[in-house]
Amino acid sequence: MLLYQEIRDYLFTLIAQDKTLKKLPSERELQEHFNSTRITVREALMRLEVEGIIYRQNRKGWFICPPRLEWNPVNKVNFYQLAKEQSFDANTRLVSIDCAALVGEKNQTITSAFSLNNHAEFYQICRVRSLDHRPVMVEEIYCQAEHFHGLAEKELTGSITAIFKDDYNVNVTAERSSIHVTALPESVAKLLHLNSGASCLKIIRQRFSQHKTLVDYNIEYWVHGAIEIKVDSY
Amino acid sequence: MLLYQEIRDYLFTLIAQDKTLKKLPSERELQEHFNSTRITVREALMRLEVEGIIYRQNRKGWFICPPRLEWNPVNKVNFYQLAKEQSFDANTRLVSIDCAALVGEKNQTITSAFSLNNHAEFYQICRVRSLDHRPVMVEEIYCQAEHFHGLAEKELTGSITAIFKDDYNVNVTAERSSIHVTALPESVAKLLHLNSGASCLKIIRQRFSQHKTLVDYNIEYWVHGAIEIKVDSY
DNA sequence: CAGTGGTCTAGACCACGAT
DNA sequence: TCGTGGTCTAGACCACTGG
Repeated sequence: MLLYQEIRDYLFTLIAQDKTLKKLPSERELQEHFNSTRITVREALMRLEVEGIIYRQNRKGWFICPPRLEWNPVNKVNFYQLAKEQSFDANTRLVSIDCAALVGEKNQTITSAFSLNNHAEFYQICRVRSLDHRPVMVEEIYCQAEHFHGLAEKELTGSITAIFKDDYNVNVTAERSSIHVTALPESVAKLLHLNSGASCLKIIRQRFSQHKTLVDYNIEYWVHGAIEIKVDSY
Repeated sequence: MLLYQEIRDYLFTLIAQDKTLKKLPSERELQEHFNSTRITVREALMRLEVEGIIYRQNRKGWFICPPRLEWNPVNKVNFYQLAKEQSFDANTRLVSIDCAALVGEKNQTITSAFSLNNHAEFYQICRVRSLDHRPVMVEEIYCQAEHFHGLAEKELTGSITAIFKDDYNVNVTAERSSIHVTALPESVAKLLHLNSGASCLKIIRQRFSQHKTLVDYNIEYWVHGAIEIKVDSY
């Protein structure tokens, strides 16, 4: 039996047995307990991290993942309602809203999704969403400035879809999502108080109006271990 | 700038610049190139692994991930058709088929999904699917033995859905999928020639017949970096 | 056989968090 | 200030792959 496997199994059992446990012993305590080194202890911890059982907060320690939020990308349910149904305390923090043209190679994808050139101005909204005071998702929203004058003055911690509908008469009627696994980029990790390089689900959503035009382009980074996707089809 | 970040960026550029590159330099070569240690080099490699850019084959080296298969869990398209549309060479290998009662705690979930007790017999099929000769998915299929007599004698490398329909007159009409990120279990990793602990997408699919009864229970492990999920909704 | 990654030891210094 | 994780060094032996 490999040593890091033994440590992993020990911690796994520890977590399974004590449902009230929130935080793991420190790396140095574990090192001593197993007469080993930090490298080996960390190997075990990183396995559990990939499994979505624990996560780390930068220099604070290793914590046990609470239950996941179940999310159906097909149902257009809003975040608060979904969280409430599953007994989570949901919260949204507006990080920034800017209005500018999109430059740079990365943004090229976005402007061309709107079939626009580099001069078009976009609102860029960045928000952090939390469940039970744990930040679990960072969202970047891009939409055309000319269609949403005054958006920056709205209350942007709730449903953007509702604002589009009520204040601008734009209905989101269709949506295309693309989902894959990747690592948290540095900037996103910082907002989540996590380490860059942690595994995450990146969801790109393009939402379309009743006129079939692209309303907004969203990039969501979900903390690995905080979400479970459910899809029904008939 | 952190050293492992530098190494990561160096490799990232290397991969971006040479699209024909299949395999990375060895860990010891990189260690020498950067005047560093294997631990640090491996830190960089593991970041790229989490990002889904490279993967490793047990003791063979680090390889660059080919393009991902785009998959829509809502469309009931079969694997070969999907692969062909995206110019992949698809293949399925039957690993095992058994017929037995399901015992053990892990299997409890499965029997109860069928609303059956521990004595009910199930066919258990295990298959490995490859794209362009790279194993990318392990699939475990469970279905009630009494409904599919003689299943073990069928050709099981193609579409199971087609066999259900053509040979047993059972049509899959609805499906419920649950998707989350986790680590490859040891047994699955071995079948994929990968290391246990690598990040993967675990997809659990429950498929229902025209009579609303559960036809089969599938567990799929997709190699991280081999799949991208696309969902449309209206 | 030589070369690869897999695992492990025994340290070190640093930045940041909690107090 | 002290404890935490974050990063890094400089080795070691082993199991397995490939020629």
